[in-house]
Amino acid sequence: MSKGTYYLSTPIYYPSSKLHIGHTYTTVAADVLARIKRAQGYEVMFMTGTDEHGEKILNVAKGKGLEPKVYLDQVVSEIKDLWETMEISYDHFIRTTDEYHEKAVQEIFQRLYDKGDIYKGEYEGWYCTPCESFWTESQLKEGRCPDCGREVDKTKEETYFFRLSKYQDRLQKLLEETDFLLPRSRVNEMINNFIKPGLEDLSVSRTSFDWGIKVPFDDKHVIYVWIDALSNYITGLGYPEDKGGLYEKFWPADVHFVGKEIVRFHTIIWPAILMALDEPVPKRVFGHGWILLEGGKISKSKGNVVDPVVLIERYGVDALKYFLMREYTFGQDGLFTNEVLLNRLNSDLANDLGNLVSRTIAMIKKYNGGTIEKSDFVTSFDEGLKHLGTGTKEKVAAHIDEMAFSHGLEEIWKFVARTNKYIDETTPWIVAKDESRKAELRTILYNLAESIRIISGLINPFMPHTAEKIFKAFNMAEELKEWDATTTFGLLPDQTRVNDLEALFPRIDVAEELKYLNSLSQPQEEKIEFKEEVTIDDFDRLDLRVARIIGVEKHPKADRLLVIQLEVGNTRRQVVSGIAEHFEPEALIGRQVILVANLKPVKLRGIESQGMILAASHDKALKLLTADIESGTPVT
RNA sequence: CGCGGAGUGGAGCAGUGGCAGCUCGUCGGGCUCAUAACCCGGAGGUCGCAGGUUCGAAUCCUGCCUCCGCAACCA
Repeated sequence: MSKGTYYLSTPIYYPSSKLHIGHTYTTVAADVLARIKRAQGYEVMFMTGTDEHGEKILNVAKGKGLEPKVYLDQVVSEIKDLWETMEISYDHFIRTTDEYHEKAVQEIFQRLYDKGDIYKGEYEGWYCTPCESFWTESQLKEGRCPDCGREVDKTKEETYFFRLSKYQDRLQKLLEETDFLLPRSRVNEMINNFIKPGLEDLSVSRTSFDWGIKVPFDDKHVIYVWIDALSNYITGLGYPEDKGGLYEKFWPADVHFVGKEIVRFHTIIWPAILMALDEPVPKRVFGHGWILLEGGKISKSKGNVVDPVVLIERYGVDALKYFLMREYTFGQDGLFTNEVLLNRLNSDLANDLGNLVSRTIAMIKKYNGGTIEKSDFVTSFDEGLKHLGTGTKEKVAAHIDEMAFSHGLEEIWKFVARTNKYIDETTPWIVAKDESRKAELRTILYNLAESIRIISGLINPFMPHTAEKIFKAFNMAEELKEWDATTTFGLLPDQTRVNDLEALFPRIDVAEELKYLNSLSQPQEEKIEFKEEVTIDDFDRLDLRVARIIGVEKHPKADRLLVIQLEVGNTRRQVVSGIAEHFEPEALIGRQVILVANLKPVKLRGIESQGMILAASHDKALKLLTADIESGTPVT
């Protein structure tokens, strides 16, 4: 009895580096939703995949000395392994290098071209040679370079454009008048930043690299990421070839999950492409927040403690999933620290849930020979317990429909706490001492077992692995495991045998564990990959000189730049350097640094830079290379 | 005046017009079935600041302060 269909997706990830906890976050959320929708009787299509074209992939592969496809196959298989470990129940994994996708993208491009929504044009603009800057017509100031005020030259590059501007009004309506984009707070950002200033037609092809899908009628060009990647959501359903099949069934998508950094592409470019194709737009795009590490957003150099694989190895898949879904408000940013993680796991999983299951099973064995028995006795606490338990499913479902995963789990944990409390209220250890209260004892133990059965059904979409362990411990028949079975109290049959169960979530010694985790993140060294070999002649082309800093001021138009005056022997140089975050201007005066003296001068935010100062940086630290010797001395 | 987000008890957060809430921590008590866990109670907040709207504001409006992210930029 299908309630209809439900199509949801994660973004397709760009495999230029390892996946981190942020990717895991999106994917776990999508998985939870998929599982709940399936449990509710929907026919679900859950899609994820990888975005495999573009210059960066090409470079990364080259850097490793691999053909792009070889590199990609390797990374994709790692990603699939991770999803398998995490029991991510995707229905389809799309790769943009899949043949059917490439063909479909070409077909889409062709259709848009035939329709006139893609046209060949020139990336036309104005080039200021001294500034090495490219300006559009509208950026010019009185026909001159807005930075230096000099003459500019007209320049062109051939490209194909998509008529994004044509859909401006429809997009604005879509964003402002519907719940297409959630959370609502992100709508302003889109309207103010992109719609209001006016949409410009979008360049959708490139001639500067060739790792991509060729424009079908012009093989000098490859199709750029917009059309290639975004269209995965429909090509994965067989569009346009097999429009009558999965596409007909599942499109438009019920929700695309995306991180906030790619909201723009999904709520402006993607719907416009669909409008141009005369296809419906997705029902909803949800832009979730980021998990931030102490001191900023996720970065590779922060160490591998936030490598999901490490966390899974130590605490288990379900613990990680629970943490991600419980700790953070899905629409907003949240802070990750090891301590937050460990405390959450201990208090909710080990203390509340794990211990509840463990003490219940222990009592059933100790007081009733390992068997659950029904009895007619009713304690005065039963009603409250049953009422809360059987009402929880609806509350959870309502929160999940709002993508409030955290609140959903919170509801379940209210019932976990209620069940723990029931033990204190009914004091089975006292009742057990009195042979005449046998019926009462049976009722208490039965109700505890039954409450745990309901809990296991409710956590199943979030933590399938843990749910399964509990199912087994209570020898539950299939129909007792179902989502809908959580609204009925009293389904466990009389005389059910209970099996031993090892601790679901062993309590973690936080202090010890923190020490361990911190030790992991310290010596984390990335494998050094050296650049291509050069000859002594190549090196000789650089003119490195010792230079003395004689004046420093902040760049008036850029936060991170300093304008530095140097004395090189008896000449003077001005260099603009991106070190403003590391030094106070006064502190630099008098220092002797190494200057690349024959670097072609460029303008940076309007100020000429005649060279480059050498520095080494690691994480947040940055040190200048210095030499305590006469200024002007060549470095060899 | 580039754009956006945030500021709520010691910490982390929820809460968009109606008695200020959750988790952790802390203090006190209970219990001993259990993974030193569970249960009860207490302390702790001028909800960034100032003004306004309203019978009523953490919530709406205006201004300001602080922090963060994006963009720009990093030769």
